[in-house]
Amino acid sequence: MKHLQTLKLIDAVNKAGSIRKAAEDMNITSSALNRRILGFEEEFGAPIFERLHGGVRLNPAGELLIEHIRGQMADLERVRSQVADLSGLRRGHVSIACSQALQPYFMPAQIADYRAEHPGVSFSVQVRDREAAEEDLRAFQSDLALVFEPVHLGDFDVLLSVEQPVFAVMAKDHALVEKRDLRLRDCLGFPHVVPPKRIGIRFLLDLAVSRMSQKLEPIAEADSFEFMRHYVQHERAVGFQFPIGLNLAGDDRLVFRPLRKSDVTYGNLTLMQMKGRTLSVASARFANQLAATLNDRAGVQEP
Amino acid sequence: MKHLQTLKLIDAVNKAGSIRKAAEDMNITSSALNRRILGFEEEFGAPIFERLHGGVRLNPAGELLIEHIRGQMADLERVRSQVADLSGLRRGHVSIACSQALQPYFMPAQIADYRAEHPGVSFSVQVRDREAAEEDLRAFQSDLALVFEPVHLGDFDVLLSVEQPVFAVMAKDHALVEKRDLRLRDCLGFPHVVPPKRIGIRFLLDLAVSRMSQKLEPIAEADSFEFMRHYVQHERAVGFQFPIGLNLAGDDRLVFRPLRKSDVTYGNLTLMQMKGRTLSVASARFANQLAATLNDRAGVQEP
DNA sequence: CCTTGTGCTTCAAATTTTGCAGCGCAACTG
DNA sequence: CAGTTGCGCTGCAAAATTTGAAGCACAAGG
Repeated sequence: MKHLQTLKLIDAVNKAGSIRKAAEDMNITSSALNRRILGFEEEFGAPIFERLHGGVRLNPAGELLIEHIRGQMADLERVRSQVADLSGLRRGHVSIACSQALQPYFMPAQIADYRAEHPGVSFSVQVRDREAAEEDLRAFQSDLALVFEPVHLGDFDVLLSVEQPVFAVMAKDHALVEKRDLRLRDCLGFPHVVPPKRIGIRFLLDLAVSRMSQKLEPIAEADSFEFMRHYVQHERAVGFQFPIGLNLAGDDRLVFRPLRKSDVTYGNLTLMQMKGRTLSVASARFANQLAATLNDRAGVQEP
Repeated sequence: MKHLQTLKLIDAVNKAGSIRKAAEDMNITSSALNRRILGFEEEFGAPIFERLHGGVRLNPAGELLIEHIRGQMADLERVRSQVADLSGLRRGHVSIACSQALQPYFMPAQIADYRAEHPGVSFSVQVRDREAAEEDLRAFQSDLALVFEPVHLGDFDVLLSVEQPVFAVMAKDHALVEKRDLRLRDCLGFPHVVPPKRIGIRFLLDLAVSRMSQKLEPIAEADSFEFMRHYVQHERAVGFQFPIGLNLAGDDRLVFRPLRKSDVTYGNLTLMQMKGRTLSVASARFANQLAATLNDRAGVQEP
């Protein structure tokens, strides 16, 4: 809080017992701090520190003042706390519809982060494909939607959109693991598992093969990424997933390899809300957090 | 005081109702003021103004904040006053809201007495009915309030409360002058002048007549006791006033007679301050003086 | 007598704040 | 329905303020 800076500095000087020490504590120069003290004493109308050899000490006026300062800070905290309560930052509920890929790692971590700061806020997380998520927004059944490749962008406010490459998922001992630069064509040469058409990643795959001579010939079409991840360990098959749904840090049975952007267009992970709607404080904040995290990550994840 | 500048500006915006008007009042540009407000809201963590067509208004968070601001400024003043006191300067300012009845005799005498000892202290005296006086205390616009029959006692600290009988006021040659033991019923038989409902004495009169068969049928309802005192010299009417507002020692045109306590309840002249607030040295001393004087007088004035 | 640590000062550089002008918006007004 | 008014807000350059680096005088301790 800026307007309390001088008061905080006075407090620091009081605690440190000398201006130079306090200056170090507060990461400013002693000259700057000294001048702030002098300036304050001037406008206050009386000195508040006794200068003695080896440091300073509060004089009676300073004692009176420091008490005021502490009371003031405490009272401001009280006000902020009350405001936080009444603005619904602390209490509230966030309802979000999001892709399956976000369920294992991303959403749990995000929600835990948020709740660490605001334990009074509760969450509903709905797994929805892109079309269903939009329906949820329209019906006001979810405040937010975070999905890949949304369908009807026009009806919603896009809070953020980041690109995610499509990754091939395979067993650790798969033949393709050796390839540095993985092409879609290579994958399709092996048995592959893909999601149904309503899922964003399938949309991108369909788009990709439509530009190629080859065709998608899945040995299995499955709703569940979980199914896919386990299946590729049984048969030497290939699956597909966005990195946000993968534990890139390390998986002892699976290997993930990004596909070229020129082969398969990057997916757009998009955070949306109903057009023009004003979200609750908790939802808005959570949306901000998501946006910040995704923006930070965007650069890192690009292969 | 520099570190309070932003807070003062917020207060100004609140009072003016628009940023541009407030900017003019405070002699800065609206753009500068606007950015300070925005900056403050950001570091505060929540908006404090609602923006509406034609201006701004405090939102609930802002209301909370403005109360904090006022308390803070008042408290800083107190600290400065205490500091001035311990440095032997004995300067200061006392701001008091009080009933009209105290204006002609009581307050001037009290203030003159105080200033005889402490010539460095200045005064603001606000004429306020009982409700308005309490508003002043709440807004930290007055340090003290001295009024009859306060309304919301719970919100304030009562420093003193003394009873005052209601007196009838009439011309020296009025028929009622002869009566030793004056009843309210007698007065109501004559044309009478009463104050409006927000004034304490009217409250007592209304209470009294509600227990009687007779009714209050004032020929004039007037804000000003001055008006009443002069009017009763023109028509043979009766007015009402507390003794503290009368020159009991002698008036060559008017006569004052107390009404029975059983007819009209005594009024409570009450000295109050904002609950929990620590007053400046000057205000606290002046309050002490008032309390002492009123306590001394209490016995004397009872009829 | 020198070293150490203090508060304080000087002056240019860095940072912040301000004023000006103008934009877009909503509500009046003729 | 065009025109005006008053509002909050913003980009940008100028002005004002604050800062940092260096150094001074002073007092205490070895």
